[in-house]
Amino acid sequence: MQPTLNDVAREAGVSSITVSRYFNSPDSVREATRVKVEAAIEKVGYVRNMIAGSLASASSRVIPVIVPSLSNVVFIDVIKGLQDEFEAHGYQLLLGKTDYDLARETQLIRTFLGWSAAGLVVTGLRHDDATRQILENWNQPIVEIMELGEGLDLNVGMDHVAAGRAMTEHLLARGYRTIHFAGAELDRDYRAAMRYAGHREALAAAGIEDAPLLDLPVRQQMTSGAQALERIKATFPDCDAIHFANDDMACGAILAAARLGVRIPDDIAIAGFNGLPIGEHVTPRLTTIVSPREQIGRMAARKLLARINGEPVGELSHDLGFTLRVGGST
Amino acid sequence: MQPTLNDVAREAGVSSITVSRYFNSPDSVREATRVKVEAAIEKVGYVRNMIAGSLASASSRVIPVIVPSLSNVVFIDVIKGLQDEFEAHGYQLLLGKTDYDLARETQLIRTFLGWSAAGLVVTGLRHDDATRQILENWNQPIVEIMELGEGLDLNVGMDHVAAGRAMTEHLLARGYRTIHFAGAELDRDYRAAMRYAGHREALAAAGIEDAPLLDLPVRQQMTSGAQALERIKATFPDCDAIHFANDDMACGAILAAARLGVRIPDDIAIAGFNGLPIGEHVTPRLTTIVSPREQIGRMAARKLLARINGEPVGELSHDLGFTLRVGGST
DNA sequence: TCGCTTAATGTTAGCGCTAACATGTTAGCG
DNA sequence: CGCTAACATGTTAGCGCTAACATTAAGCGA
Repeated sequence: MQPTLNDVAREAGVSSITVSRYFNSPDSVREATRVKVEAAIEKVGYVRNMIAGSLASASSRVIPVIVPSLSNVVFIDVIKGLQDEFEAHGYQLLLGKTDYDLARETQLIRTFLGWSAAGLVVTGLRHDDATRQILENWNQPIVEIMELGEGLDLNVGMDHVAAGRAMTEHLLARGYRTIHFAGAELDRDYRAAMRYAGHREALAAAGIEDAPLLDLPVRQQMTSGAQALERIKATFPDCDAIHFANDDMACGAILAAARLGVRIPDDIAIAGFNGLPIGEHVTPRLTTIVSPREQIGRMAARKLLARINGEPVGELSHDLGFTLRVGGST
Repeated sequence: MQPTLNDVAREAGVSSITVSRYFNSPDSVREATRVKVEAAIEKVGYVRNMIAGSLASASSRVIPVIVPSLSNVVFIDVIKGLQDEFEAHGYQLLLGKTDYDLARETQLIRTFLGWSAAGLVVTGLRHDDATRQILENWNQPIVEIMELGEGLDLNVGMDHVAAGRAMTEHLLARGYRTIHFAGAELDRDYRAAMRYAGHREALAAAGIEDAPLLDLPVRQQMTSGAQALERIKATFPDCDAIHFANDDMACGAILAAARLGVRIPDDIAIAGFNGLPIGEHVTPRLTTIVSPREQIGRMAARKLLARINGEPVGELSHDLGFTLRVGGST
């Protein structure tokens, strides 16, 4: 049996609430008492029972994080940012994955609320009615991450429409005119679809109404990219640029180009999205939009913790922006 | 205030323990009762309080997973495997990261034990004395993952020495004789150091006593790989193969080779480790060892869950092996 | 030294659930 | 129809901690 607060208290010759205070508000115990308590903790080998504490205080230092996928580097970086901040402040990250299924999201949230979570991080602004209803009645802070807009509570992300527009404006400025957009399962990856919307806006603003889209079934992203290049080259010989939904696909295309004898950017320009390291290592270097992934995680965690601690959080919606990184591929 | 079991019980006209049984051993409540309880749950909008349940039963459906890093794809794949299995069985994954610091590991484990965890997944077989002592006195199942050997309890992984040996044997079989090993911070990444040990064994078996090592400080893995190639090419012109500690470095080198005018494998052969997708997209394709990352996670979870449920787990130590994937780079 | 304020510690009750035991209820049999 | 076994449900107590209030000790100026 693990020793309890009472065991420590007996050993230290104080009451259990004093030991509890030693942990929860150390400033409220006298130096002499602190020393006694510390010695007792050491002696009996006490480990805090977080479960009991959470039950009594009706709040646990647990923060569920709900992401759609773990196969995607994007979310890994976000989780890293979140984890770093949470760990530094004594909070635990509880990981949930929806596989892009909104019903699954509802189910996960239900379960997580049963953990008396101190807050919640959830991906995206699109939710079930059920989820929305649960969360609206929940009075702990929530951060919706990745994109921007009218949300449930706090919101940290970037503007995907603007990112898509920025890239296409860049391509137009370089003189490309027949620009295809290539993605993988855009109905699922609706943030990529938002970038495609921005892409269309930029084309329309330049008087180009036709915005051809190649939406492939996702298998392995780099493979899809290679396939997209091949298919577009074969079917649309006058296409002069491909705006990919992400760097994996774009790099897959660049690497395939060498094998296919396609010159980049002379025969066709390639653009990506995310700013992954690999983009800097392919030849030519990939033109991409650097998304602030880890930063989103970090900022989301900070805002959430601030709200939990009753500190000011500033703007409810926080735009972390993006950077266009121009390589040789466009 | 959230509704409790009592609210459901009152609504259904049964006692609270019956509702508890509805959740924990559904087979022990009558069909008619089940229907009443379900209706009541729906009506009051009940959400289980896992905290209270865990306190009362002295065990929570939480499994802490301790990894050294989240920057490394390897662990992401492992986490994915674990997460999938846990989620399917109603267990929650609590994520901890040590940054390769054994003292941090001890601290994390201490905290996690306070969660009355049902089990524990921890990376590697090397631990603090403090960690070892805590875990030896803990009577819940533990899985140590990634490598093989004499462990605390269960163990799922692969033989890194054998993997290093296998790759170098392949290189020797191809006729390469002056083979350098290149890694990044091998003291920290001691599993890579084990592969280097296997590499040395293979060389020694072939009568080659000299096993040159380039151990770079880690920055970005692909960059380190490129740098390693450049440095070895400049300093050791007779080196005919580089055995890299991982695929990121190896691919960094392959991609840099094109820029540096180094022909692979004619001027120099390149080998990696992990079997990441990118290795299949570079030209020439990377020769590498495919590590069973997601499988390790999956199997670790299965064994742990089996042990938790009192089912047979089979062998304590489970070797998931590896595959040599030969590409054009060697 | 006294009386007062503030700091430090203690007492009591209860968070929401489940283990363990107790009781009631049903089905099956002679 | 009564008896028993097996099943279904209920009662009680308590998991280990903390909130809220109660009490005691310490500090300090006059």
